[in-house]
Formats: sequence, C-alpha cells, structure tokens
Amino acid sequence: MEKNEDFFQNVFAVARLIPKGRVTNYGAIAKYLGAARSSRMVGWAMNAAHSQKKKVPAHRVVNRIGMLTGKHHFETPFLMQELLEKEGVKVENDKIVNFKKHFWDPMAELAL
DNA sequence: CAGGTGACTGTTG
DNA sequence: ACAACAGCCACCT
Repeated sequence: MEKNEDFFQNVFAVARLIPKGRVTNYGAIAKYLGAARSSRMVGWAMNAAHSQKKKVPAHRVVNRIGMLTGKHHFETPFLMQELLEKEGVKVENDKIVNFKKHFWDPMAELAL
C-alpha cells in the first residue's frame, strides 16, 4: 500500500542527505534502497520531488556519467547547473567536471 | 488490457 | 575509445 510512496520518500530522504558540493547517480540510490535494477524508478521519483513539500536537491542527482540529464525537468534547464556551480561543482557541456571526485556514495557514507 | 515512454545501467559490437 | 542493443520496472495513453 504505502510501499510505493515509501520508496519515493526514501529516495527523497537520501537525496537530502547528499552533502553540499557532492553528487550521486540514480543507480547508487537505487542500490541503497535495494532496487538496483530500478534506477529508472529513482528518476521517476525525482520527478515527484518537485511536488514534495520539502525541497529535494535533485540537482545533486545525475546519471552515471555525471551528465545533467534531468535538467529539463527543473523549473529552468539552467537552474540545475547554476545550483551545482554555486555549490562548488563545476559543470561543462551539461556534464560534471571531475564527477568521480564529487561522487557521493550512500552505500559507503550511510551504510555501516 | 496492451503498447509505449523514461531524470538509467551494463554488456556487446 | 565510442556506438548501439537489451534489460529493467513504474506510470501514462
């Protein structure tokens, strides 16, 4: 019943836990939630993040290559890059520079 | 009810 | 190294 909503809330919770200046990918969140094969669902959940009462740093969530694939879903396509750059994350050609360096893994930071 | 889509990822050519 | 194909699951038409 509330399972689905719980999954969404779970994704939002992890997204809010992402430290400033850090980014992660959908697969990492999905895996942390036990749905490693549902990386797409994480993106779908982010789509609902806009509707959430609490703000969700969806701009800190990108695909595995660090590309701002979801920027089109923000209020404005440049908002995502603006926020990332403001947090110290350099973005070029819709891709995060040194993505590996800014990568934040919930499994490594939250688990254990 | 069936088909198509998508803020993805991993494997193969 | 890059390009293309397939697997995956929830939501929409």
